[in-house]
Amino acid sequence: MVPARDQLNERIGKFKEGLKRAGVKLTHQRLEIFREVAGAGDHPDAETIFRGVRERVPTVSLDTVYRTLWLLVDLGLISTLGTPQDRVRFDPNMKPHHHFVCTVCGTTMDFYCEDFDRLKVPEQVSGLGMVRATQVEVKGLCRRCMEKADSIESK
Amino acid sequence: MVPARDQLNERIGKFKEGLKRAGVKLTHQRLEIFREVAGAGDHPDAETIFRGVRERVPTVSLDTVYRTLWLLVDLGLISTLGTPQDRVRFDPNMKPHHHFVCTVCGTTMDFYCEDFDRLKVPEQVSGLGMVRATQVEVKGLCRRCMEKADSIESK
DNA sequence: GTCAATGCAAACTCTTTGCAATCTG
DNA sequence: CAGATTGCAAAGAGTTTGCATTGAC
Repeated sequence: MVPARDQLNERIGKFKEGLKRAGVKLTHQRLEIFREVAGAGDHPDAETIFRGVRERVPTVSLDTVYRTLWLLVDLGLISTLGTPQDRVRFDPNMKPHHHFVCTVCGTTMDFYCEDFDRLKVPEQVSGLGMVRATQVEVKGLCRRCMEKADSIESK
Repeated sequence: MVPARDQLNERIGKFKEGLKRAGVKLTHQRLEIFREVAGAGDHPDAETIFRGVRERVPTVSLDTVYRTLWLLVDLGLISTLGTPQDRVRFDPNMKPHHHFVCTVCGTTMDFYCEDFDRLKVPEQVSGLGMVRATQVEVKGLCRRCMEKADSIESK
């Protein structure tokens, strides 16, 4: 699952370009933090990234890691898993259903679709583990955030 | 999005049955906490549930809400959004891809499937907001957790 | 040289835990 | 009535912030 060398280099190229375009400084720490995320096969948390980076840059601090990661998210160079992950949220709906997730505010709404309930999972996935259920996550902008965005633009 | 009265009653029935089957006591607090989650149209967090319950049971404490919610998750009466939500995790992969999520340990692995990249979202979803992308989340048991489960069973 | 970025430490938020008092079955 | 459950308060994670120092452009 670890990305190939050329894929890693491609990501690093986009990273440098992204920083430059945003007029943001390319520091040693930022490069190493990005290298750590981009080179990871799984989806590491801040602490894990911190530990990895610290082996190469012993003076790096955890808050810089956090600041950098959120900067990268803002610049669209990486993303976070799930919603703009805040806190644990609970779902009382135990029937098969799917989610519409607003990428701005994190609001998640259920919807039903029988076709989605029985998607055929590609073969390669069987190698990853035992499949129990599939759920489709539709990402987008909810109505409220759309209206908010409109009103800002029209100003 | 708020569940209809009969759906709510159905959920409460299952809740009482679930508690009894698990040999767990049905307390006033548990009932009201469940009623609050089950009656919510969105996916509330613990704090929101707490505020709602407190209007009816002013002495309820936030820790009881947490304990009850996790109990309900353990009993399979509700679920949590996303992974067994721990901390923020980052994803360097900005190409269209899908996730295999282990419901036990939370490990999330990428996989690619062009069919999944262009799923037709049902019409009802357009009412919820503007769709940007769809991502399939396949839930199951990863290999490591499967092996672990096997070794426990065979003891 | 200037201003953004870092490291430190301290604050903050969300969540969990230990324990005596309380309530359910 | 016994043992699970609660409420309180305090601790514990994970994450964020203010500020003086450092370093990129």
